Amino acid sequence: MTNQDIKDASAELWQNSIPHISIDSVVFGFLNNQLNVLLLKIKEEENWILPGGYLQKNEGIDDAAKRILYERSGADKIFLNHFGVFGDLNRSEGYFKDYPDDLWHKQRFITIGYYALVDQTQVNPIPDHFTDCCEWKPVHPIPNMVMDHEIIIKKALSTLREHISHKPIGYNLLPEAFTLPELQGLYEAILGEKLNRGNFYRKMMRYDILIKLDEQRRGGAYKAPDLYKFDEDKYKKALGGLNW
Amino acid sequence: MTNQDIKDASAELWQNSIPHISIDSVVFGFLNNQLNVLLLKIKEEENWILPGGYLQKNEGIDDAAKRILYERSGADKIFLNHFGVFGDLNRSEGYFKDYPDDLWHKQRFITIGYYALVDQTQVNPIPDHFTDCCEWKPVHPIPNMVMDHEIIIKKALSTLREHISHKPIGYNLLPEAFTLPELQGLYEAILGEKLNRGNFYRKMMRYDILIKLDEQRRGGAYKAPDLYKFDEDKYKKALGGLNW
DNA sequence: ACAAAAGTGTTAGGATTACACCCATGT
DNA sequence: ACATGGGTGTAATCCTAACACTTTTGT
Repeated sequence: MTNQDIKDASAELWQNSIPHISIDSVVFGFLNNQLNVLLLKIKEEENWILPGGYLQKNEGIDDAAKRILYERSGADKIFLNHFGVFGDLNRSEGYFKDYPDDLWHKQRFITIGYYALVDQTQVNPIPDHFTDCCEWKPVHPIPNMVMDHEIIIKKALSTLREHISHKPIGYNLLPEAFTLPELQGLYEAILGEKLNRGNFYRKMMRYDILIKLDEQRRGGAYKAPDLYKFDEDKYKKALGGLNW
Repeated sequence: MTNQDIKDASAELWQNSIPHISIDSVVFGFLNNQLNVLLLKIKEEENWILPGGYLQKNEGIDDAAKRILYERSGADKIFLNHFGVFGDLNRSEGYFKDYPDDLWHKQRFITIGYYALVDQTQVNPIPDHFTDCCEWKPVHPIPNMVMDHEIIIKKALSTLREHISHKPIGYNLLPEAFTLPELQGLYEAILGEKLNRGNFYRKMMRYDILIKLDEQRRGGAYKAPDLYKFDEDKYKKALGGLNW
């Protein structure tokens, strides 16, 4: 990334985006029984940063959040929910300090936080030419983050935990077909505690949002677990007001 | 409000405030066993509007919400919580359409929603020279509102209901001293349903946040009810992460 | 054979709900 | 006296947690 690159980007952003507002997403994925977050690393910067972007002049904020995530991950079937706004003074100070004052990135930003749940197996992180890398990192422990991004992740996680305890979850976080032990592992990863298998089984059955498929997951050791998918209609109904 | 007035205000706002961002507050008050919202009416406009304002360049968003509310109501001991962001396109279109395009108010705004709980007996609504009147209106039914302000109120109320069901409430909404039937009336007004008196009594005692005073509320018919105040420390602890 | 998966039974505890009773007390 | 407020008792219900037992089934 050259000095000129960033100045070009700045000019384009002033042209098309709404100033002072940014959108940052905490994107949760789930793989190998572990809860992960999608993080970026800016070139020449040692700390991690949340994937984010700006609101275009002709765009609603939910749409912007979706677009940004799509650009970054290729995922378009996304559960996205707003969970907070972060607008303290000086939250973005210090970065770009060597650049001219009219640089887009040097503005004061109020950032709108979304958390997203995606099927990690379907997502290919896409770095752009400002970012060194774009990676799934485990949620525990949270790596060193830029600015207030660690606080943002924590708030996102606590919001997610609240949702999970009285709404179903899993759609968009799991592949189309999944097993009950996998779903339980997801709950355990989010809540950070072991759950009782029998009780979990009954809880899911009571939700009445699962459809058992005719196949099993072959190839593992021991007994092949049954595969399920979500009943979209019932799932949506159970979700109530939340987006998805 | 003359044409010149609004142009002057516009110039001053461009100078001191961050563009495109507004803050709207849904201010709940409680009086005569009824839940009310503080609403404004703009001159020459027939629908009601939420009290709101703009974020100054040197100000955090929570601070701005507090300042705006203080300017409008004189209240400074306020329970304030963020509950959402409203950033659809065209949400503020149509107003000020006869004014020049560089008018502050004609921008596209993303509004940050706060809900507030105040002691209505301590608040004197303060209209400014843009507003005809500033009044407490009952929450049911919500009067005709400008733009998406009805949606904002509904979201605020549902957030408040969620909070009330697992956090204590009442401080900032009731006078310093209050009776249990008054507190119960507040809960009933927010939740929109009658509660059982005996169970409510025990629930409050279990919270362990009330201090019984030595006086009673005199002057009513029949038996004088006991007066209570909140135990600030225990109340704060029970609130957990919420502001107040 | 083994270990995981599936399905079910049971029990204890906690919280909530609904009623009901008794006493106290201003007007 | 009377209607409200204060305080308590209790039974029914629901949900959750904890544990245990059985059966099924790929490797």
